[in-house]
Amino acid sequence: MGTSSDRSAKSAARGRGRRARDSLSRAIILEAAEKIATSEGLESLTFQALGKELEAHPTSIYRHFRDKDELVLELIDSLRSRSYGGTLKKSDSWRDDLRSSARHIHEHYLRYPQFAFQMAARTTRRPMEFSNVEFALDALLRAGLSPEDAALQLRVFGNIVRGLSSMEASLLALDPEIRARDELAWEVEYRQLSQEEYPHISSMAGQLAHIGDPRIFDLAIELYLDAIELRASRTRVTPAEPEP
Amino acid sequence: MGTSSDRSAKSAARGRGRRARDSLSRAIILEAAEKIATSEGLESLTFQALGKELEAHPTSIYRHFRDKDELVLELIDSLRSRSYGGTLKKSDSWRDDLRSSARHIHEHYLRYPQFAFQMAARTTRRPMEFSNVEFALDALLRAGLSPEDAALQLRVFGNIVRGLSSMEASLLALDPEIRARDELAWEVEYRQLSQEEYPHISSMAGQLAHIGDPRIFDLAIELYLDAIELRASRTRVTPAEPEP
DNA sequence: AGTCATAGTCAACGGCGATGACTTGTGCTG
DNA sequence: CAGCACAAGTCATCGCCGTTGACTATGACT
Repeated sequence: MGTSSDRSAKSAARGRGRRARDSLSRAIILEAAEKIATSEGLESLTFQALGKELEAHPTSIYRHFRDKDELVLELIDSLRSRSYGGTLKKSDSWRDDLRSSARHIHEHYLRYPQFAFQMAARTTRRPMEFSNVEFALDALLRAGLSPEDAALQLRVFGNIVRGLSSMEASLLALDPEIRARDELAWEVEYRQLSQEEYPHISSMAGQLAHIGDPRIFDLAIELYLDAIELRASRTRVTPAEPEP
Repeated sequence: MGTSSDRSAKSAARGRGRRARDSLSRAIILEAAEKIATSEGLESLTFQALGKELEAHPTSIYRHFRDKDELVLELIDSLRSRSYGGTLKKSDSWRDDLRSSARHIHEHYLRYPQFAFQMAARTTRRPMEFSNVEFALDALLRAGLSPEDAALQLRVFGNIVRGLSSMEASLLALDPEIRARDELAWEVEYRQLSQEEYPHISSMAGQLAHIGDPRIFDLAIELYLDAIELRASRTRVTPAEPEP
């Protein structure tokens, strides 16, 4: 086998020899990482894939990131700050405001389904998060809730939005083959259940919405807004009356 | 190196030679898997760990499960069926039924936070799931929804319950140190924001509930039930009128 | 021109899920 | 009751992953 030509052969296969000395940086690596993660999926974001994308040796990345976890966290943060660029503008309808706030978050989660799970649970305490909280709080107060109620409903609202979004996103992030198998189960196996044991399922099998049905999120938000309106109107007459 | 003693040496290290012929089964493997997953975490559930726990060769498991995915799905379902027992009994109040169904699921997710993520997204198509669906569907119909509405609301309800539960669970599953830091942020950093930029936050900082506040889930469910009741009462007069 | 920290490279390690060839035991059949 | 077939357990091995430590070229600064 070639001895002196080894290097040039490998270089040719990769385009050029070793990369220029300061041609890598966190920013450049993150850019390549985003490209891979959004097109091939987060599970395809490996050091090998990064190396190929960058035309660099896979382990070069360790000169810029301690480990893969650090890389992924930083990637998430960079995606978020880019996605939340434009800020929310207050309208004269608290319903519209809460709804658009919810859709904003939902949209972001669905844009990067691979990361939804991490995004939902972590507090980032950055300006973007602060202003989102302030915005929603203001809308809840305008809805007619007392400050105490609003403080609690802020969490309810946020958890519903993030929970629904991350769940929907995690469906999108599933391996397509697995997802196809699961979806088929709903459509086929559910129709074959016995009428005696599962009368409702078997009579309505054809109408059951798919778990990832896009109507679900919007509908859930409308229901929530309805409920808030109802609570607020009740509170104006008598104090809150939580269920047992 | 030993030639004829190789086997006995390895046997000694593992206790005994090869396992008796029918000493493995799906049930036995699942039992070991649950033990590992609940004590060491889901990421520690590997074939090697299973092999050590069972005192069997790691690949023996492939005789009983096609691949790891099948094993995990079955594990999730076995946990679920144990957790849900036979406890769902229909009452004369659809609200009570939906609420107890929601709390069942919520409780289950919090009991096994490691699995919450997988549980929320995956369909396991096993008997326990079927009966849950049938139960909820029945309650929604009794609430007064039309079959079409009920078919859709089944998903809304399920997604809200699972989304909220898995988000709460994923908080529990977070690295304790990270969680402590995030919680501290709400209690400290949020109080120090400027009054001009974030008037509501700074005036209500003391009352803001914690993201993991246990009241949130119950409150969200009550709001949902209120909203369903409202929809049902409207529908009885005029057909459904979804928001734009 | 010489030096030296450092960015990029490389081979190797251990752990992972998975495969296919093998061995061993059990029970069935002639 | 011999021996055969087949299923259950085992093993070597594959390819991929993240990570490490030794190396080597680079290029900025004396």
